Amino acid sequence: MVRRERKEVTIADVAQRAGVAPSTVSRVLNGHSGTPETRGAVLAAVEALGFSPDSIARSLRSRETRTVGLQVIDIANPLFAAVTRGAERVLRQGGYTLLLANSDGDRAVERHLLTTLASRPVDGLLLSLGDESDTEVAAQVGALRVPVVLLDRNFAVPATDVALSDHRSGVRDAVRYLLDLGHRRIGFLGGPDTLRPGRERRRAFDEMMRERGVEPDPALVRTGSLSAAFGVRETAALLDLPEPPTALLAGGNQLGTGALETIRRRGLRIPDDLSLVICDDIDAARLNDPPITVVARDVEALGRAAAELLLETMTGRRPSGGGRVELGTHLVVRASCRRL
Amino acid sequence: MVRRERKEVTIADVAQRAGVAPSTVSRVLNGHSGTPETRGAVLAAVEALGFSPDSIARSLRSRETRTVGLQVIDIANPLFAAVTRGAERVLRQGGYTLLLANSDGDRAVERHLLTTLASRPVDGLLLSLGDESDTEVAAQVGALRVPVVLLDRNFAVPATDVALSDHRSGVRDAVRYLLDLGHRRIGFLGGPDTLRPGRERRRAFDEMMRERGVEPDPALVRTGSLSAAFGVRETAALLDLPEPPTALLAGGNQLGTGALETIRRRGLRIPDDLSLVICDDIDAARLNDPPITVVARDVEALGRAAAELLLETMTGRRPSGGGRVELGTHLVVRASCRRL
DNA sequence: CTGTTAGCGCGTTCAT
DNA sequence: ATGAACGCGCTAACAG
Repeated sequence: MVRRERKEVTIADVAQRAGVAPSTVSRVLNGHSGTPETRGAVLAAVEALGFSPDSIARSLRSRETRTVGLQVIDIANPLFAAVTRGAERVLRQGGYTLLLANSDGDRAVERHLLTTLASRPVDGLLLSLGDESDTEVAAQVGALRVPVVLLDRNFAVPATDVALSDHRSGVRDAVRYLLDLGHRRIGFLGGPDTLRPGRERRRAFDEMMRERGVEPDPALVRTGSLSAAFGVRETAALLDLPEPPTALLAGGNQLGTGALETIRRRGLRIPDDLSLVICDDIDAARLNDPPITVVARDVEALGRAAAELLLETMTGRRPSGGGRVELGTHLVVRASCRRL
Repeated sequence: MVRRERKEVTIADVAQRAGVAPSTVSRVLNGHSGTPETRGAVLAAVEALGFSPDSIARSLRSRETRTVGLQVIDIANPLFAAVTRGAERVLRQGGYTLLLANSDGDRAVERHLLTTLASRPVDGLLLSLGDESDTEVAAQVGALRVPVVLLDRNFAVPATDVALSDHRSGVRDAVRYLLDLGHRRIGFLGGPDTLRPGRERRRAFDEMMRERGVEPDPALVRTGSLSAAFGVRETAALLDLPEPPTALLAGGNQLGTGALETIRRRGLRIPDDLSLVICDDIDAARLNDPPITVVARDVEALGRAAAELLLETMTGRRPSGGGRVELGTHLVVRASCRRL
């Protein structure tokens, strides 16, 4: 272990140099005190010595760390990367630092994480856990002593705030759009039912199909994972069906890249051989030839909104719990769907 | 501010319940002590009371935070996201938590960041700063009291370790490949000269051209920014030249997406109208139709390597400074370049 | 091996 | 408005 030497310059040194008591230095630095004279002396000493308060010692007394934990399933997923970027910015501007934890969707990691984070190093938490059906994790979240904001999750935990995407409206628009183009055999790729985005998209898909009098064919609905590998495999399976779909809705960006990969590999053309819509506007969709129609949302704004929600409760402007933001999704029509 | 209540259960409570002294509890928990009897009593009390040590208090004494700061220019850039993912994993497995800071390439933010981080909340730092020519930032880095690993940067700071990519070999291969296909007018899009990746790629480009007796046309070399917007604009400018390039090498993934965007917008075909090579293997390149030839590298491994370097010095296995890893880059030939 | 004592550096009482 | 004393929770040093 690195054994670092003692703090080079402490508040006591500043006090001595300024000819005042340590407590006075503390007060000046925290703005509780005012005589211009002593202020000047203290600040001069601070400057001369290059003093900067020890954040650990400060935290021990104040019981605040000015740190917020953010847990995501995979920071390399552009979705989470954008959320992180938005949250980090707002938190930094609010004087907080971000502690990042990547769970890889591993429950054991998430449990360990929550245990660690409960031992005080953070003032608040932004969570987008990997499995809403994990009751143990839910219990841990419920037992946390710090404010929590759930990111697009719907856990059975009462006192948390939530920042959500309104997946349903965008997916409904997408399905309606495909139906209007004459598609009836529409394939659906979705994440696990234990995660809100997957449930909402799936539900919106079923709803809109039925509203138009089209009963979704169970053989065309493939859910269970958000991975690109799942997208690759299930798209291939769908295409191998005796009656393959004429259109495909990928309910997740990695499912979308997986679908694209299979489509490429088989030499199929979009939209002639298959129409495609992807949820979340990623580079690979926008820059595709032809550009892919997507269900877009401002993911970075979601991160910002979540961070703002958390800041409000951490700074006492609002009690924790019950807070809720929901950001819209909308269909961006490009050129990946053909009229039947 | 949130004023959190005092710690619910402390080491003293455990000591009392176990009938031992607080220091004994501490020793048991840190493995310094051993009588099976006392161990059992202490652990039972810990279990019964649900005690978990306060990390802040522990840090104040031990002068370790078990936290590492990672600064990147933009976490939403898939490159940095992958580095982060790799680093986080290794650090977590090593018992460290990651503090993430996004600088947006803003020097003021970076300076502020280094000041904050110097006030002790981290045991080590992983930095990929935005401008190697910023002497003030360099001075700050040099003054840090914790071990530092530079990520693909070459600062004039002696005692730091570095984790680098060998951009040159990959770019040389790419240029040689284009020359072998008969291209002579090769455009080059590059980042700023104040960042190692930009310098190395540019240098490799010039070198290989000259080795083959082709003097690079200054009009075809556009460097200065790594942004997609710069890629969009400069690609357009290159195409508007009286004698436009027959091939384009984009020295950065965002420059590559920018180039793709302009190519799409103008309705040009790859590789018939323009051959293209992109540095870094992103989804948009791999999934493009036709798939784009890239200079690939394992960015996640770079993050892992940097984290391992840092762990070595933080745990005292190696003195800080002089450590260096360099990971390879290689050309992945796909279908975006035509023979002239 | 264990208990006692003494801080780590800061903020916050309580006096003055 | 300022100084003195104390304590946040834990671990290292010193005895025994």
